Amino acid sequence: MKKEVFFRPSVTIDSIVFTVRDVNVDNYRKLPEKKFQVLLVKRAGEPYKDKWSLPGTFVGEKESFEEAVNRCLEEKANIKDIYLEQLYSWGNPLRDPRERVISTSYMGLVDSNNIQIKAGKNVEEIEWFNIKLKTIQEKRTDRKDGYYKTEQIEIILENKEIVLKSKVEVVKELVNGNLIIYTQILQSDLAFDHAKMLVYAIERLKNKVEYTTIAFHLMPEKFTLTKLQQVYEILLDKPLLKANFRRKIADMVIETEEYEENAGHRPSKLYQFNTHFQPHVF
Amino acid sequence: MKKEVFFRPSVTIDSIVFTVRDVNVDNYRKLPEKKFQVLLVKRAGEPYKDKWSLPGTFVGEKESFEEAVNRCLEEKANIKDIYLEQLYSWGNPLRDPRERVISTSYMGLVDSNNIQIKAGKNVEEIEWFNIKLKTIQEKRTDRKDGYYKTEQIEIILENKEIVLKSKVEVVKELVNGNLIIYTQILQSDLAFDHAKMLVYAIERLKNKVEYTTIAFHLMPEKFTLTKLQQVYEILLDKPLLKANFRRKIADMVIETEEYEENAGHRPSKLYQFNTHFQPHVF
DNA sequence: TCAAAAGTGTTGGACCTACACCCATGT
DNA sequence: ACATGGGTGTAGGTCCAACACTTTTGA
Repeated sequence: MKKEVFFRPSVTIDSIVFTVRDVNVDNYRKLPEKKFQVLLVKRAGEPYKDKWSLPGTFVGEKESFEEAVNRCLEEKANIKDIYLEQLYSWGNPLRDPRERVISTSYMGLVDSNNIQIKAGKNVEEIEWFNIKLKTIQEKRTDRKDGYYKTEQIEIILENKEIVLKSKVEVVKELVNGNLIIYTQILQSDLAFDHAKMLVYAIERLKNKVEYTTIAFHLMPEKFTLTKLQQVYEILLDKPLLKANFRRKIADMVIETEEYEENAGHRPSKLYQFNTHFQPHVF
Repeated sequence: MKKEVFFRPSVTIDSIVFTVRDVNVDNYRKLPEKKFQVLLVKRAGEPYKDKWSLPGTFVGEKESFEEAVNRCLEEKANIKDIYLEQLYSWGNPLRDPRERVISTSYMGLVDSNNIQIKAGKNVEEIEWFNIKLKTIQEKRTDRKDGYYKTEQIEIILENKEIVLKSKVEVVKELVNGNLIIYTQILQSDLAFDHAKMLVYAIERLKNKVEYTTIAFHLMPEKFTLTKLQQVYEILLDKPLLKANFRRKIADMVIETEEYEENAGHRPSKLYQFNTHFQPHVF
């Protein structure tokens, strides 16, 4: 580390904010349908002007990453005080068309229904988009003491008539005992390499739901067990049996004395997160 | 994103390379003792001249993070082609005494005994240090709908007569449903914030051993099940029962026709990693 | 009355824990 | 012969999936 002049890139953060929200209710008896959504902004400036992208910003000179993410979300979306977790730093030299920019992505989770987003600084529009992920191709080639595996994933993001499609290829390679993973964007309606970031974040979230208590960050303070189950179901992408689910999460929640009323059926007890439950963090 | 002049920090990578290595054998019958170790270099230049630190380097202008880590390890330590995984990016504005430097840390894992390290560029010395972690204090304060938890961790790194001690405090805070984690160095014999990076890496590795196949990256191509068990035991920091361990990892390995000989006891079969086993990745 | 969801109980099987025991080797 | 590790079997308990069933509400 001599007193040389080293290369200095620009540094940004990008935030991938997820939520699970109620959509239309067709029947006074039925529970509202839930959708897994991500927050996108329509870019007001170059590059990628008028493209939808993850909310991001340059990191200020005296600002930590966390401060930059919080500022970004407040300035651009009017969101404050949400759960945030650093995910990954993207350092590919060619990821920004202008010049080299490295970006650290953060995942944010917000409680379903009481947040009001508002387009802010450098933002033309801001919206929640429904997320659909599909594996459209999987190939595996075995080699001597290893393998080469590719998986093509299609991401469809929808908000009313707006449909954004992206296709990403994840390559996992085992070369003399060492696993190498890299991702490639085949096609994307999103700005920059945001399709990659999104796929990474979704995989991580889905994965962590299984062995941590991260899903509670998507819930309001008090919630019914059925709503919690719906959140798990939408993230794990499979139906769960009620009795079994309740036994599984029994230690993670505490019942309150309150009930949810005015549904067309038996009122359900409201629960809270049990802060004494010892969760995994990673 | 206007055409403004944005702040540009220097960017580095730091590598935390772990291994589990055999140390002295006292008895021709007994298996060698294993030690969990990390690779450190003694800095040749300022700042922190003559301090031990994690091997790191500035990221070149046309270089990805992975390329920088590989170059760093080859230049400084003569290590090539090892398993690497990005862990975390450290962006605290004050983490480098000279000027703002952000650093992305990578964890590296190498097979126990057939690697030969060699001090290289900007390195005075290079050594494997035994790792001992101890939780020396744990406090929890409950608050309305949340808590405040601190954990003090002592890290002792040893190589012959050299003993490096560090003390780190991890704070976990639950504030209106959102978990915030931050770490603070109370005292450290290591350069920069490397004590933090090390604690983070150790926790992540220990955690991943439980639900992924990451430990196999610490093994040679062919190994005995007892040696694999020893690696698990040292990382999980608890003894395991042989019969149960073997049933647990049965699907992850394939037996070969080879045997380990010349021990003072019954020869053990050599196994390989089963590349068809579907592991978790995160 | 009844559709919808709330909430609980049961049963068989899979898996995990702890322990016991026998086998093969080099000196 | 024997210390040492290699290797396997089993009994008991826990956990989990699948299913069945009862309860409570608002219109």
